[in-house]
Amino acid sequence: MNAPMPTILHLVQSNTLSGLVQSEIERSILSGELRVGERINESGLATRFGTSRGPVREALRGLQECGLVRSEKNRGVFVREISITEADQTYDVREALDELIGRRLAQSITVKQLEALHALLADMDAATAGHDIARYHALNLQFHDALVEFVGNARLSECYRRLTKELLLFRLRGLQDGGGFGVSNAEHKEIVMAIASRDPARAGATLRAHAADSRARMHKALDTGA
Amino acid sequence: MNAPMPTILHLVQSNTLSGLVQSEIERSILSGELRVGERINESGLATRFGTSRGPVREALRGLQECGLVRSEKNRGVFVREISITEADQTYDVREALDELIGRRLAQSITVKQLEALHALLADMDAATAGHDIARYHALNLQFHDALVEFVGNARLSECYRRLTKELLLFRLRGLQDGGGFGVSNAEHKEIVMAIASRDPARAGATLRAHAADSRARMHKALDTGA
DNA sequence: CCGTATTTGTCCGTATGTATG
DNA sequence: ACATACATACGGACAAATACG
Repeated sequence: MNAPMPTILHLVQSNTLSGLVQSEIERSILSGELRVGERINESGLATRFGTSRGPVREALRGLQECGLVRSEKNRGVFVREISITEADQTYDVREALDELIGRRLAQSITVKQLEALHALLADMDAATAGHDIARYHALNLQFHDALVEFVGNARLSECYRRLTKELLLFRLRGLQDGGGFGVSNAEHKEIVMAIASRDPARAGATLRAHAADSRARMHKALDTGA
Repeated sequence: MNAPMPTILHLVQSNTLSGLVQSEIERSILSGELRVGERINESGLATRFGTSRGPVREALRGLQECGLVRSEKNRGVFVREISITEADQTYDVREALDELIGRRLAQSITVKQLEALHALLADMDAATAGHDIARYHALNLQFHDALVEFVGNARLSECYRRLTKELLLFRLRGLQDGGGFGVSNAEHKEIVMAIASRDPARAGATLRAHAADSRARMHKALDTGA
């Protein structure tokens, strides 16, 4: 389990030092290593990475624009804490984008892409059977990432990933997982079927419904758990 | 009437030096002062702003994440040039978000907000009558910015503004304005009416159609102009 | 309330890589 | 192809602001 891990979402463009630092800090945040609300120490990270503070500062500025950290003048940068209201708003946007994703995929999906999706479904089934919740979680992210990627719209991917990261950050805040574990796996199959039917309206509605259900699960978990 | 000035979209978070520098560079880009594709000279900007290169570098990193510039290792950062394909993809997302905006506004719009929109419509009429294309352009941005702001969804506003900036950048590339000048003013009135009717489906469809028309105007301008 | 320590904000110097004659 | 000039990438140091005792 040393592994480079299911490095959740690594697409931080560059081979420059500050780019690498940004990837690493992002990973630290999304993995929960840096707790939400916690202040981030520039010097600490710099020494930890063996660099000077310059690249760290640039990386943090990037993450700020990315929405993963917030910054207070002369006080430092903090891991951003997403409120329930903000998560709700994020879901609002995500539903709209998910519908778009579904509509587009129904028009453009290839057999090869469908095979990839089916493979992911099988993996998720296996994870569910084995009660490997961590793996299911990673696969769930991969599944939705694949969907948006298959659309072939870079702008859409960018927006969607940003929202995904924010929701991931929100889940770290509390203890509940809006994923719903095995529950959402059935929905995933419906999604793939709807896309395979090549009916844009149906695929769009199915994906939107999945996002809505995910939101509902979040609320339910909040009511019961918190 | 006196107007808050042409400062197109200033919401660049901070009072820190690098924040100010970022705002200024962004303004320079969006105003066309820095031409698309042009390489940005760090030292040049630093001396121009009377700062060192540190804040400039941080600002550029922020603008990179923001999508306004791209960076090549050991070569520098360049003002990003949006291709027609990318603009098209951006419109795809924008249409989806515009529909969301319309649906939400139909549910939540207040009389005070409607008054503000009507005031903007009047201003745009005046600009059209006076053939003040620059002012119409600014008001057009204000109008759509007001719409998304009235939804009260920060995440949505953020995504939408990002797309708007990209499309603005695209228009700077060529010479055509996808705004359509007076043509789109009639559509703006339809939008406000649809929202005032408090029918989510109608408002959503109207706003989506407006975005689609804007995209169509862009293509038409490209076919004839370029 | 004041002094000290830590951290951030900024600046400058050096090395490395790229473009040009 | 080589050498020169220039810009970026990074590291280190100083000053200001904040937090703590």
